[in-house]
Amino acid sequence: MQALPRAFYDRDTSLVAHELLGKLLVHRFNGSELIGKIVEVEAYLGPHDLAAHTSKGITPRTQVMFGPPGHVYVYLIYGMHHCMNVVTEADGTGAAVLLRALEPVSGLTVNASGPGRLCKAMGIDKSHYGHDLCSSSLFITEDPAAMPIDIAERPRVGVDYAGEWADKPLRFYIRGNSYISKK
DNA sequence: CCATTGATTGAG
DNA sequence: TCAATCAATGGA
Repeated sequence: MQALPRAFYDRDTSLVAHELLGKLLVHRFNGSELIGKIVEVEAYLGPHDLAAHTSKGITPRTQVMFGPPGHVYVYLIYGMHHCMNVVTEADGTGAAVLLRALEPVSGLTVNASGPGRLCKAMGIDKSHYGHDLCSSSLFITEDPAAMPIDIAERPRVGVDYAGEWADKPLRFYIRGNSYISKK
């Protein structure tokens, strides 16, 4: 099983978001292996995107999002849920893709539909902040059983405060998949 | 609809 | 230092 190369992430964020659909997220720890297929994502384009955390500029929390591509941006939302993002584009851009839902493939015992539940199911928490996906413990790989998929585009979720950016179709999911977090 | 929950942020 | 805010979920 081969992790995707850093060059995969060093491209246009919307393109990376599209191509992440259908890929496998793998987390190995404590001798176990958890695998889920990515079925829903959202793209956050950078400081000019008012819905992105980087729109306020670089802070201790968002600095990894401004760093080199292929790293993980994990944060706690509403005091109780972790959310996992993948940093995209060149060092300094401040863009990322939020992973919103997984289809269980191996080792997953609970529902992973929704960004908070996804992290809970995969055992992701703030200790993974800044983790390099070009590693052997937590990474994304091509699905060996990949099938052609139909991608749907919708406005992002929970970003009403972002003005015109709230309406942009930057949420992508595999049409017809029953594990997406919202209909 | 509503409560929960705490890191992060920006103000003072 | 402190209060307001939030890329969510689960339950009434």
